[in-house]
Amino acid sequence: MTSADLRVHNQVRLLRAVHDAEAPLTRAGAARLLGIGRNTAAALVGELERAHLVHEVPAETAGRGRPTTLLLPHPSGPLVFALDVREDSWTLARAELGGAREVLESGGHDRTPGVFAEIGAAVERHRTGRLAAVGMAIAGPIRDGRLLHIAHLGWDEVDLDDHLGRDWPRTVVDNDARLAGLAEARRGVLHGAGCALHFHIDFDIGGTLLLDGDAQRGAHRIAGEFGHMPLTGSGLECMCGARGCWSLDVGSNALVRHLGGKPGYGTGRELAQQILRRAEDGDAEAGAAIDANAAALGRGLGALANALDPEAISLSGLGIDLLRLRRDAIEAACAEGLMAFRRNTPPQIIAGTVGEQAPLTGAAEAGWDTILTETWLRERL
Amino acid sequence: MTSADLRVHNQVRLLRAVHDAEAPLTRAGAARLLGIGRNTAAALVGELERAHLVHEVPAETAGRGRPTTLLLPHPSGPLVFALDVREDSWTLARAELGGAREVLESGGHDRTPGVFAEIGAAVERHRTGRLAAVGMAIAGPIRDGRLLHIAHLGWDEVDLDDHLGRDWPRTVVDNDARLAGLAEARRGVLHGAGCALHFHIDFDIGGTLLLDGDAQRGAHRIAGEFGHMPLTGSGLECMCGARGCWSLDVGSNALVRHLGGKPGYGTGRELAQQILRRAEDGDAEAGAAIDANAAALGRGLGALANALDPEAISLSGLGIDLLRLRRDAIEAACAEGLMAFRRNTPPQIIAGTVGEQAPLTGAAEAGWDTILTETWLRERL
DNA sequence: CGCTTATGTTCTCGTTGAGAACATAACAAG
DNA sequence: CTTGTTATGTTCTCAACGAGAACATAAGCG
Repeated sequence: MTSADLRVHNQVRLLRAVHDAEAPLTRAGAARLLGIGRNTAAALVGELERAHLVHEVPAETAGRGRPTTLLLPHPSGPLVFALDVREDSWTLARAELGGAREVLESGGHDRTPGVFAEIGAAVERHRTGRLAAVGMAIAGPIRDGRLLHIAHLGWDEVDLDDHLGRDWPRTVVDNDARLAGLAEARRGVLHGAGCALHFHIDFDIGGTLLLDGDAQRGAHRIAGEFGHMPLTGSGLECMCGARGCWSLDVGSNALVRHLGGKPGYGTGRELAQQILRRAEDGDAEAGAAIDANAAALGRGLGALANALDPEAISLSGLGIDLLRLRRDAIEAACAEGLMAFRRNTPPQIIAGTVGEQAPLTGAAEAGWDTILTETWLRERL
Repeated sequence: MTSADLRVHNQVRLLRAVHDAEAPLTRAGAARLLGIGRNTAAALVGELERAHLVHEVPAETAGRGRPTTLLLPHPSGPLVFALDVREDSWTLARAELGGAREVLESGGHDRTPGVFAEIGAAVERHRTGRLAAVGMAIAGPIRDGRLLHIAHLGWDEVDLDDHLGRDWPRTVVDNDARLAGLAEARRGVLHGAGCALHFHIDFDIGGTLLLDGDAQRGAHRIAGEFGHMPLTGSGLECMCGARGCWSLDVGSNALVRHLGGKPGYGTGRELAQQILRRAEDGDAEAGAAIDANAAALGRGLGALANALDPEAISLSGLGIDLLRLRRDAIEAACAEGLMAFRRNTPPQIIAGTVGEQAPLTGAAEAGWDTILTETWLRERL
């Protein structure tokens, strides 16, 4: 590490602070935050302004003292595109430094990988010189960020390199549940947590381990298939090829199955919503299905807490409904699955706050993560 | 980050390189390794030598070129004490920079926390001014590095602060299985792995997730109780208070139980060894017990691989025997538990190479980790 | 014995962030 | 309206850092 690296290092820290700040940072505030002098901050910011990365505007004066400036994303600075590709639809948004986001376009698709050509055309329509990176969330495991394995779409080992044209911008592709967790860690309820878990419950369960605000990816970037651990003692065979998976007992497929329906992917989601509504209206049969789901959910969470010791566990998707309707049952089942000595300090189980667009938010963050690095900044300056 | 920090930063990198090197590093080699100039290396090393952290001795000349020096631990430099505290015995060793280790003393104990006074006396006997930190491995979960919960010793919530005298040196306490994993990651078969798992199989299973060579501890430093996840569908109640734990089907207790014995802690270990020998001698009943253990082990590993996507999984303790006797069964069960699309690239399952003293080795590493930091070095210089 | 090779040593240089002194723009109090 | 207070911006000096070049040195090789 040389002394030239030092400058870049501090500039990345500064950019990261600007990006992560909840409210726009002032230059003086940033200096305090990073523990650097006002003079140094001026120099660093000046260089970043000249590189069109941040833009200084006079700040509203607040109390005494000489007015300072606000550090805002530069109007002609880099942009990140965020994509959320689901089973039958996709959404394209642009995200500025700092997280401000605007949806650009969205569409449906025919459940073939042909959708990527469509998406590529959309990206191309909105592409400008400002585009620096693309983050893409996809509902399924993606090995090495390239090979899609989405059983229920019949995508066996779809190679993204075959479908993303040669002139695609720099792109990082990741699993949607993982990115939803990343979103909670960066801009949601897991903010500041050193060790946390997030689970997105839809047809089945996907999730991620979050350490110091970063989503763990594993060796082949396919970590997070917590739903495919046999945590609930079910003997059923799972679509994934294994047996007894947790997802067989939690999620909309499990709800449908519990009511004697035939679980599928796509149709199951609306059915599950119906079951939820029936349960809220007091239907006993639907209520029992929800009960079973909640118990299985809690059971699995307890087991995972034993292994990974998170300080908090956040849920999204159907998990939020389950938490609203059956928090006590979930917590009780979780406590039962915890080792006895841990039961007096169980992990908090909390509803995610980022909302429906969590994968999109996470995709944007993942995109920015590829940019807010020393190597990127070094060539940009 | 200031420019003075830069010097310390590079010096820590240098020390770390010296500590981690398999064979003693030469000064020129270290410069190449860190990507710094020979002049800079000379300055850094000179300062470290003056601080009695490394010692330069002329290196054997190897081929052409001006002879260089070897970077060795300084004869009056800091030392780390490593402790391994088991159910009925303890071992104290001293470890030098670079990993060289010498056992100083060991003893039995009466299964009460009184052992810590004994150990403290031993530490005091060997303590010199060179002692910089102590790493301690304990066979059980330790919340916040302080509160011991070891059910089978009847230690419910033993507070180490009550048993480690006021004048104890700076100490880091950690779980033995986790430290065994750390040892494999630093000086064993997991060296260089970005994402790996290690499991120590004894009475039950403990383990750790290793990311970039560091053992993950969780929010309360009690992560790693993988053995207390219900991965095998057992309905039995576990001593830990939960139900269906993996450890009920894997480990020496499980072996004993499979043969109709009454599992206990302590006695079970020898019984398990007997069973192993009988199985090796062709005893069918013992063989079946081993079969069951192997199948349950593999089943759990597959599930965990789905969730955490390790590039390798190493085993120690009884795991090494199981791997020797039933590798195929373990791998087959693991594959069955893997999601189908992952079966063509399963995680490697490998025997640990650090051996019996892995917890001690890991304890030493953990001790050194508290020292090889910028803050420690800053005040040392 | 001279050539090659790898390393140690010395010196200069550009860059970095710290720190102090001063300038400036708001507010507050009389 | 003036003066003092406060927080920040700006400028300049300075010590320290690592890079790089030039040179010195100690080995092996032919």
